[in-house]
Amino acid sequence: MGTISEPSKKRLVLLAQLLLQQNNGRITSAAINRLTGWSDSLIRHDISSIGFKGGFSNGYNVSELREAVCTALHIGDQDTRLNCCIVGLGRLGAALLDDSIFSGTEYEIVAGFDPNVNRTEILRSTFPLYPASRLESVIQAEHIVYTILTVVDKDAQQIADRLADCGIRGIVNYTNVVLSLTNGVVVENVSPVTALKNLSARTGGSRI
Amino acid sequence: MGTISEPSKKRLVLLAQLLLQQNNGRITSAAINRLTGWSDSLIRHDISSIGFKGGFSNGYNVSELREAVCTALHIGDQDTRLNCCIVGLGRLGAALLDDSIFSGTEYEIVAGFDPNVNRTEILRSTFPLYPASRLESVIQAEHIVYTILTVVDKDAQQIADRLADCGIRGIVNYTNVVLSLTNGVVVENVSPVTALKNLSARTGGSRI
DNA sequence: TACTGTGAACCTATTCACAGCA
DNA sequence: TGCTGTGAATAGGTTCACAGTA
Repeated sequence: MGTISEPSKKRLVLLAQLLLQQNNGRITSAAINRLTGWSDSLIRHDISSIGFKGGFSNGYNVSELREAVCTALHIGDQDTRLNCCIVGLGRLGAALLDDSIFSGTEYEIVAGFDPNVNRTEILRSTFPLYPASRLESVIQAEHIVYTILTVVDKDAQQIADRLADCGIRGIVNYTNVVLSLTNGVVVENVSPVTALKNLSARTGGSRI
Repeated sequence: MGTISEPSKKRLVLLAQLLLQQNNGRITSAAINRLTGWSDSLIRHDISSIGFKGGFSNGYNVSELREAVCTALHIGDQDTRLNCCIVGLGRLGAALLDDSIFSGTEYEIVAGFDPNVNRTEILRSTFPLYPASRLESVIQAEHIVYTILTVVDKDAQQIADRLADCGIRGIVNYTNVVLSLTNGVVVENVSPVTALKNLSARTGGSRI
């Protein structure tokens, strides 16, 4: 089996989702290659790296493989609840309050925060909203592990510092700010502008 | 100089942003290391890979370096306009209509689309909204290069196929669907759920 | 002195090639 | 036969080490 490389982890997260989209009962590495562009040998290597050996000459059983991928990556386990919060309830943050986005996943938004008390009073959601001053106490009380960060750029680093201090494990960063983090907090940068810049860098600018 | 590796590109995109956040006039690779966690030698290597040689024994001139990084990656050039569109005007897509998100960047949202004609009629924005049937004609007429995809999951692949067919260069994918793409279209996957799963995979699940 | 710039060394990730198996 | 599983080979990325420089 061995260890799972970082690039493998990202591919396997997508593979788990891809398998969920499959209606066929079996799938081969060549078929996954056609759907993703990853080479067939790389796919087999990734699957081998999680110790799964259920493949036959007609490929893998889709749901069996998905199960194995999820177990190896610690994702998609319905019996696990991972409490999350949203910090920043502007237009983007408010859009994510729609918790149908997270339904069917192990992630549960259990709190929202905003430095602006008005917003936490006006907005409606299925979970409680708090002023940012209560960040530390609520995160500890609710055992929140991940934060979706949608504050305005100027507040981002300061909030991130407070999140790191109170033991958050990871941040999904929708701001443009490059966050400096301590305590092993991991970040996924998913701001629309950063994503567009990554596209530009990868495609060589796409000038017309 | 040589070629810029893919991981380097991602770091350099963030570095450009980080330099923008800096108020000091000069910065060393050791200081960047403290802010990002990337090793100082890796940072120097990245900078060397774009052919920049402006470093001295007190580090780099921040704005000079930023300029060089942007030029090498084809990002942040104010004289270039890269036309983009948003497809899917649900809660999340509508939140991105706020084009202050993109102000100060070279990306300009010039059109919004939704399969649901109602939404394109009700919503207000500074740029025109169209029914999805006009996707191909508007993308060609407006020279749109990138798409921000915020449709519901079930429509995502079908829309992506149409985008690839009409020559879009890249997609910022806010859906959970793993898109299959042709014509060299590149994708950045930034769905909140995928981002959270990446956090889980990297942190080993963060169970409490 | 305190840094950068850069080849060489090392380590990681991907592809190759083929034995093994239903 | 048509696939997987996997060690070996190759390619790619990161770190090391140190010469060069203001």
